[in-house]
Amino acid sequence: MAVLVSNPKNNAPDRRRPSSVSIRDVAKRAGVSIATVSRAVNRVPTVDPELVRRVRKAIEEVGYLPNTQARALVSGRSHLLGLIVSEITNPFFPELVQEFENLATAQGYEVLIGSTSYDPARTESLMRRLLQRNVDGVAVMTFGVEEELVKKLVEREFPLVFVDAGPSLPNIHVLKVDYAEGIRQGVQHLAALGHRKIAFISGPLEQRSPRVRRDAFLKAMREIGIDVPPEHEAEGTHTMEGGIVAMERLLTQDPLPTAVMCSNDMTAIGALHALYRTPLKVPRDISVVGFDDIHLAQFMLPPLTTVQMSCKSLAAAAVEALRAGIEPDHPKSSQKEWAIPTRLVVRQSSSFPPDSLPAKLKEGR
Amino acid sequence: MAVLVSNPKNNAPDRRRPSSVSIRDVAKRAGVSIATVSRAVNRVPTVDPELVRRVRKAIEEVGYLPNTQARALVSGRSHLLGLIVSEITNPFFPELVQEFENLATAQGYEVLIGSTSYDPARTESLMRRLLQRNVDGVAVMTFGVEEELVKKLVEREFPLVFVDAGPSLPNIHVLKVDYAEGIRQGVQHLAALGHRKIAFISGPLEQRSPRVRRDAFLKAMREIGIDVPPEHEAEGTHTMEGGIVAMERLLTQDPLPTAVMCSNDMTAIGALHALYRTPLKVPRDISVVGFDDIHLAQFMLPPLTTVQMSCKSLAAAAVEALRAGIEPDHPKSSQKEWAIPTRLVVRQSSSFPPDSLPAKLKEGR
DNA sequence: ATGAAAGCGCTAACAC
DNA sequence: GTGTTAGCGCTTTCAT
Repeated sequence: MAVLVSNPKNNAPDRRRPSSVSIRDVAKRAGVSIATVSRAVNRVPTVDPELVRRVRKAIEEVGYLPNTQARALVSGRSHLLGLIVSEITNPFFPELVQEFENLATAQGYEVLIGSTSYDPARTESLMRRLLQRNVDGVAVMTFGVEEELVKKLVEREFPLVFVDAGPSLPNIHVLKVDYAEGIRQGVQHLAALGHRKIAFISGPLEQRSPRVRRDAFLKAMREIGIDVPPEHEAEGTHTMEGGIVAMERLLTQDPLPTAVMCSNDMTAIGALHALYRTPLKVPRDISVVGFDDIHLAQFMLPPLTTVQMSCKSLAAAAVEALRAGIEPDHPKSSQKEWAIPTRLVVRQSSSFPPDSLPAKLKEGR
Repeated sequence: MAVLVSNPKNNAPDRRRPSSVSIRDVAKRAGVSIATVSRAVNRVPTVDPELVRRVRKAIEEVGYLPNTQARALVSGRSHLLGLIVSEITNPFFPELVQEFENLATAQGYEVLIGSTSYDPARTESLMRRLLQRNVDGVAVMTFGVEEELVKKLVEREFPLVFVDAGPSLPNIHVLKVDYAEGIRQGVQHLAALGHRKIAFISGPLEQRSPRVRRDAFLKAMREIGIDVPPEHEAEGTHTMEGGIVAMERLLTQDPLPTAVMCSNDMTAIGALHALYRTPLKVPRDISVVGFDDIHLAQFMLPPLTTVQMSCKSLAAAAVEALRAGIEPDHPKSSQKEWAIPTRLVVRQSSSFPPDSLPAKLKEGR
């Protein structure tokens, strides 16, 4: 069983990997043409079943694996999907990546992943590399993609999906997260418990998505007739560290808020940590609400009340949107906007404000 | 500026993406042959600088991006690296992925990622797909790869890296994590504080790596003359949930351990959670030590004492090992084993055992 | 139903 | 120093 055949031409070391068996080896072995092998592999129905059998056997014997690159080269489709996230170490993203990958591979795609660390230059180069790899489409779950490049791609009808509308170009697939509804539910939950002094820890406000969340919060507060004083708005970084710092800042305010909504769960977790170091108890003295509902949220102490943004929906919509743009006869090829639902998940980090009537009643029992 | 050229042959819709500009377009525009363009792009030194300039200009004008697939097809190298992890939602892995990706892209490689969820069938199919994609090498950071396949690949000299030695085959690159040293340091740290009743929460013992860690623990205990009673060994799952359950089981034992070492940080975090729900205080009544030193560890309450396994070293060694196997004149192409150091990071989840002499002295002051 | 041959975009001999 | 050409492994006409 000669696995390696030495280079016939000269004795210089062959730099290439011992080229794995090709379609020709199978054809030879099965005593058919390479075209027949190709057809058999691709299940073209008109092939003689007997030949199919022989081909299958030969494939088995020589251990043939079709070369995707060659396939892609001729078919023009790579069955590769690009997935750009901002920061894979932010626990929200692995969950998203996992879902995305599951769905994509189930559809016969492979996923080329890249994280940008919020760096536009990296994002840019990443995009270029993905294009050179001939990805069939890209899901952009971050920001800072140069508008020019996007415009060109859109013109070429290159399938692209953004979250929360990146560049406001027509003809782009957009995953519209329903921040308004989720955050409104959070605010109303707190208000219903009796909170009026509700603070907000935002994400980095130079980014679009954190701004949208902040605005949704302010709007929800206005709806119930509460003005948020500026000292009850703190800017975080969407990390635990940022949450700690922002919470500490809020703790120096007078009056103290009785509840804090956070722009994402990592921030909320940071806030919980900051509070643990004070005499204040959550939720007795102060309530904390997060956003995202990452896996970790339910394991916090106390388990975090948070607004769930469905990872599954996000990933599913992203994959579907890309397929709609890639596959010519996909049913939803004209749909451009995809709604991502959000909903409040009440756990134990939120309760009545201190000294509130219901709380006293409760204690009185 | 005609971006789209309609199909000349018939009026059926062209299924292929409007083929992005190719090397021929550049050649035409620059008035040179495609070979010259290729040479210019690949910085072959013998090209007339003037022509290089013209080619560059043409590339700019037509927006040319070399097609990696075609390149890979002819050069036999895809500049793709496969990275197989078991569970991307386990916080240890994103950190690893991030590092790996950074290093790989810095070297001109792209990363094709896959997570197996510990499912051998998935691992198998993932491996196949990676091979079909012609990845130049694969780093396997999980287990359950069919030995047969691995054997075949090794015979073909396909670059493969395993952690902790997967199949015990010769001629495989292995990342040897120094569990013994790290865990010994952990045990000695606890013993030095006065602990004798040290329990261990392992990972799922049907997997290799958890077994190795458990054995390292038992060995370290034996070294200091302590026998670990079976009721002080609990099997976890390397998840928070598993840590909680295992810790609860340990809490029913008599005598209670005064310290618990955990097979990974997620387990330790679970253990902390279980303890928070009891009157026992960490580290006053019981010490907890983790393993991995994930980012989260330092943010626990109290911050987790843990054995650091350097993510950076792991990723760096993996990339280097693969490159050694891929690139013909890589300096370390003969090195087969790569040592991954570990070291104890003492934080605040470990202290004297309750009622120990030093603790009493301390209180007495 | 099957095979021969063209060609996907590129690199690397080989000529000039 | 530059152009011509033969493939890389595959799919897909086009004959047969």
